[in-house]
Amino acid sequence: MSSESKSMDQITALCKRRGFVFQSSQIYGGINGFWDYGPLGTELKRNLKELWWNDMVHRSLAGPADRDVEMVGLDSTIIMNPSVWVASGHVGGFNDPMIDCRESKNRYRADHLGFLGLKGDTTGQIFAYIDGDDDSLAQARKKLSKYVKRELDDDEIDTATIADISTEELGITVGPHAKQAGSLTEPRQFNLMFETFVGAVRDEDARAYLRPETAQGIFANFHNVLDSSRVRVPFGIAQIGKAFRNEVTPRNFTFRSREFEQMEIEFFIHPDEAEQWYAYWRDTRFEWWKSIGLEGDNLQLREHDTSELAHYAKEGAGVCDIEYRFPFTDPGFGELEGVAHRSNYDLKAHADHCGKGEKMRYFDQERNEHYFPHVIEPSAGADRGTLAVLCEAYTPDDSRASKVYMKFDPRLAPIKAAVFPLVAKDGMPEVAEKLYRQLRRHHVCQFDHKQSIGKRYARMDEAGTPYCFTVDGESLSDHCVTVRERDTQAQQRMAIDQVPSFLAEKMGSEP
RNA sequence: GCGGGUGUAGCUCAGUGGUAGAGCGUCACGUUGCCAACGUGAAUGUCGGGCGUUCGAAUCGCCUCACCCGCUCCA
Repeated sequence: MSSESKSMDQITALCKRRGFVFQSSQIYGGINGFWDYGPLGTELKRNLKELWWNDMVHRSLAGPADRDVEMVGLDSTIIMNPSVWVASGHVGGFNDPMIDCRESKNRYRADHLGFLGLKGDTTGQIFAYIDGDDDSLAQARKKLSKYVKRELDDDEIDTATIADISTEELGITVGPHAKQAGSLTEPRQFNLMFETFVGAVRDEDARAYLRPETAQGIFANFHNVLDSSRVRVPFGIAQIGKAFRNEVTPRNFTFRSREFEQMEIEFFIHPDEAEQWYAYWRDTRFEWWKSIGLEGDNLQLREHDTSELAHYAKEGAGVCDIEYRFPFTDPGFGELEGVAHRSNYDLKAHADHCGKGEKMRYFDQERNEHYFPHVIEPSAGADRGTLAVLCEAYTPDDSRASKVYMKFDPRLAPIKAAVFPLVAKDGMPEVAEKLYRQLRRHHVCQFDHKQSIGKRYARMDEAGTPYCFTVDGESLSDHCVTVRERDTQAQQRMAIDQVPSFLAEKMGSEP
């Protein structure tokens, strides 16, 4: 089904009603950019992350040239030595306060603005100009002269920088491209990193950051892993963990959240093999998303143009996004995962900043060569993946009681099976509960004997439970139950003792 | 950040200055023999929040928060 016929409002409502996703701190009015997972959503997201971990780290992946892909895991901290973020380029380059002009819609770096005013006058207008731009300065002087209605000598004019300008003064300031006073906003920090302070004393030395990506924890631990795990290039380090970005505009449900979870791999390679491994990971990751049920037109692979490449990937083998057509992006797409050749930018940056330099190079025994390995980075969003799965699974169906069902891949389904007595009497509950207890040892299951059978099926449809087993009056004598399949609503009778192996097979696991 | 819209029960919504409502869902009991059946009953509200106007505010004003849409932004 195309996403046009699915409404995000309806999906959001179901997420709340059935306990997939709640707004964070909802009883206090919520908080912009933060979302919680309820009981079903938690299971769903865990299943997604576990599939990723199993498929990428635990199970053997056949790499290029029929070599098994070597992969190990890592769990690094959210708060790291702030130097990490200096080295990575996250501090510094993106830390400049910006001022917007509401009138002219221009945006200025605050430290690039100069301010002119009549000496001694604290109530008149102030005129801003762009520092170093003579035209802009001349214009500001002209505007000031016009305002005081006479020509001014240099020593009658006060000049100031943003540091000297108070909020009140900004309120009477005319922007460089504006006519009216008061159109400039307060200087705003555009650094997307969350800050915190480590230790009880809140001084500048204690400043630290919540990581904006899990990747740097991997780079910072590259040598630890190398020295402790007998891995050799090419190999990968995988990590799942929270990351934090102070997004300017959180939007679209959980899609752009300020706190989110990443599933990242940094795959370390010799530079000569970059193209081969880039292509490998691009295709492997694309196929993985397909394998969990995002097949069809709603999933696409998009190679980036060179113009949109990040600073660390300008001259690499390539960057691509794996994108999903969400109802709120339709007909466009939203990014689920980026696969990037990050060159050796990060390893080199950390080697430089920690002071060890060339000594941090990797020694390749086979090639008898010292070098900084390049990386291919498949970086996926766990929350975005979960959201895509929710959107894809959402299937309106007027013919059934619930009017909608969640068509999850059985491996992702929060509840794998439900067991019902057809009627809560005549020994049926006892038989059903016994089966339930047996299935529960290996699968997340539910037992429900309340209300009508139709209502119970309907509830399981909305939870996306793929199979329901119903014990009826005959079950006591023929030792069979009816299995009801979520997607087709088809029913089939089978022996009770066949149920565990049936379910195990459907879940793709050993019984 | 800018502009527009919305906010009342778990969900969908009615309620334009005078007692806080409906449908669905939830729960209990009875009934029920395969798809939200039926009957009876029950619980559930900071009317997003604060301040104000008023004898009286879900309703009017101001501020604020959240969500949605369009711009902007997204290393």
